[in-house]
Amino acid sequence: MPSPNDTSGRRKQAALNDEAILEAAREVFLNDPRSPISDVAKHAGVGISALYRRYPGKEDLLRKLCHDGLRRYNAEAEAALAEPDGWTAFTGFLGRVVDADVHSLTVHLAGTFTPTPEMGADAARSGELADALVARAHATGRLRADVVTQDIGLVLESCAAVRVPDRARTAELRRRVLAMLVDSLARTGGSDLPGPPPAPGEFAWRWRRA
Amino acid sequence: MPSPNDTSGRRKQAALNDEAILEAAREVFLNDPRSPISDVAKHAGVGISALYRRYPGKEDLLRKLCHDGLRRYNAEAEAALAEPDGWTAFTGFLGRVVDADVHSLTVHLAGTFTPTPEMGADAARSGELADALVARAHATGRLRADVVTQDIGLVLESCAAVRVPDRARTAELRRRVLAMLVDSLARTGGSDLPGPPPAPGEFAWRWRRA
DNA sequence: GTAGCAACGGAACAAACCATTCCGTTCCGC
DNA sequence: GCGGAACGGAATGGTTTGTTCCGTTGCTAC
Repeated sequence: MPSPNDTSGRRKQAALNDEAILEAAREVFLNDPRSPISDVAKHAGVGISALYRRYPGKEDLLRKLCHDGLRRYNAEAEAALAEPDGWTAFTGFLGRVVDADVHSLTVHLAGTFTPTPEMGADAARSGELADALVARAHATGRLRADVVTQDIGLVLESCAAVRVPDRARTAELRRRVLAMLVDSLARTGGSDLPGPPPAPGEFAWRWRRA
Repeated sequence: MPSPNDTSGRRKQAALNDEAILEAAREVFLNDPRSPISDVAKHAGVGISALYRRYPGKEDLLRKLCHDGLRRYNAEAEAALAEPDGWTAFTGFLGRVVDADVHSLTVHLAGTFTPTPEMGADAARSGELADALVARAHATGRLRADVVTQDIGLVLESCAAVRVPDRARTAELRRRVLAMLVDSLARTGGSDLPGPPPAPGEFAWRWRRA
């Protein structure tokens, strides 16, 4: 009589599938949120019913993916705020978020489902955390004066746009772009950045249902 | 007996529609290349038949849009090469290409149609022109040493990723990102950019038929 | 050892979507 | 005025895709 927390056999297999499905869903839906759900199943190497056993419908899967991304973002931000140096916290945060492709998860998928109130709360918290991160970076004096919190969105968006078929290579190229951007954010002496800076809520339109 | 080059009446209206349709197609397909063709008609304020009178099918419209973008890119590059100063040529080129949203046109649409041989030739020419632009920028000594031609693709991709509902505002925000990136490209003293630089042809996969 | 059921694969179904065609209408050009 | 270029938009037919259904498998519990 194996325990409920099996480490092999049928239960174990099911647990593996849980992860395989989420992994496949990330892969497929980040590439194109409008992909058929059958592609996810194929990618995960399971049948369609394995998917429907876990999620009531496509939208629920999308929503979970996105919400997970949002939570990850907040977790990274909180971890970064624990860092003593404000500049390291700021740049480290950006790097980890870019590596985890969290921005695609939250932004690319937005609008493909109706959000829950809880997601709204988490999104609001994201804003606060980002504000804190930027404020602390400014306090170190190493962050360009005319950079605002919303510039983070601009930076992450730019990095997430880089994409090649190979995942590891994508990460490398994104790091290259991020390095350029951070390099520029660190210039405290140069000329001002052009245009009105991005305003709070200026990217919120994405969350409107498609 | 009005001349063939009418400036009013039916002919004129048709000519206006020509432009309205192209304009609408850019707007709609850049937002999502998989949009139904009826959306383009709606955006242009014409019926569907006005579209099919001009293009044999959806793919032809997509192809024209993309090819026009490619030609515009080459035209801008050639114009820039006429500029005496290599650095101004380089940065001016980037700015104009970003403003015209040419990168989305060529890259975002790639893979939605089967390319013509002529497009292949134009694409090859793009590569040569970009090489020349980068070489001249390097010659001025103002371009960071470890920047390669393909970094242009990275930069344009990053800028094109920025998007808000309002077109003029989108342009402003893209300019802001471009300013950051160019700012970094101009740093001749700092630390090296990470990772192997993008290789020639590394972005060619996009052109594979979807 | 074996009955029972959790988990599954994938065919089947119905609804939605969409490129393209078709036809009746309008009104400019001659 | 008449012929036809240009058009609006409904109709069509094929494809795509979310979801359901059913038969099978092989652990699990006793």
